[in-house]
Amino acid sequence: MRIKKGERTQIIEKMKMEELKEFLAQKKIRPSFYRLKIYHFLIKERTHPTADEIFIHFKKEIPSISRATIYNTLNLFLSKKIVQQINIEKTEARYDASLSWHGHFKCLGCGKIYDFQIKEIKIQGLEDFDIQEKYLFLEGKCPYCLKRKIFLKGGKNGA
Amino acid sequence: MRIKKGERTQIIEKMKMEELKEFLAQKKIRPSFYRLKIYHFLIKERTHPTADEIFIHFKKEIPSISRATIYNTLNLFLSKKIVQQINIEKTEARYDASLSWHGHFKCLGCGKIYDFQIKEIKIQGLEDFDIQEKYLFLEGKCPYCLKRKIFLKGGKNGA
DNA sequence: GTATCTGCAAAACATTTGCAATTCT
DNA sequence: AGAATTGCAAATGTTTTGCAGATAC
Repeated sequence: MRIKKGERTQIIEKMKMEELKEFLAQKKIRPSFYRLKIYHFLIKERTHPTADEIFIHFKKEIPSISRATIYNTLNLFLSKKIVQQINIEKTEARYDASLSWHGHFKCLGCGKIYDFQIKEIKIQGLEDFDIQEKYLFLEGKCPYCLKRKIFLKGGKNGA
Repeated sequence: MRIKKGERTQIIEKMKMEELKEFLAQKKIRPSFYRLKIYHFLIKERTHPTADEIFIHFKKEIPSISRATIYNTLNLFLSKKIVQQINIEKTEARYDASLSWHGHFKCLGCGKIYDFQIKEIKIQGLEDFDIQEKYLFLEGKCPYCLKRKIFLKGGKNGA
């Protein structure tokens, strides 16, 4: 299976569990029960969840699951470069299975993370630098919170 | 003292301690001993230090200083919007007294944070959003590390 | 003299690690 | 059996907090 970079996300979304298994194996990740579950969750729900949100999600279904497993799995995915870490919040990391070059917007009203397209970035001063990774994070209010006039008072995260 | 946004940084750099005192007072921050010290350090050394680096720096000079004071002071500065927090590393926050719109580049070889100018950013998909904050973080190798062929193996931070 | 500021130690929180138990091939 | 995966509890590292003592206006 050869996939062009831009299309990877959409293609993965259409995959069934069996296909995910193949995908992980191909990336030299043994497709264990939790790895499949967690990766599937990341590509299906595109909510950029935190490790703890993933833990809570599966805790209901599988009460024996441990946080260490979530972290181990996510770190494995990061090292194999099939997910990216989003450090838009200083408190906890979020995870995104979409690898394409895009930005993240955090709504300070509801806390939701939105993806957006980056058309162009012009910078100056790094002419002799080797740039390997790029992160663009924006914060503000999403249209729903603007309408509903939900404003965050003093806290750190929306909820 | 009225300062145009773009020039603020340069002007602050030329200030002497007495002027800093005025500046803090004007921002409704009582210019205590440590607040002056820490703010002066941030604008003089433009190294984007972590809270702990600031702590270590002053520990030599004033051994009685405590980490809580550093954090209290930095959080006060953040709430009064005279410094910005740089969350380019997931491990610990860095602090920058330059408030102008600019990006941060982290060298994966030596760990140094470089500022750079942002000329233009074109995005799509946030037409109805209210954007309040913008952060652009890049990672890679700085020219010195490229020359010296210092490469980071597995660790998280350069040193 | 009353507010604020500072230092200390403990707490809180996200994440990592060591190790034993389990699972997979 | 042997290797990899998982769960638990403890450890780690950063940041926050409660409170007592010091300092400033």
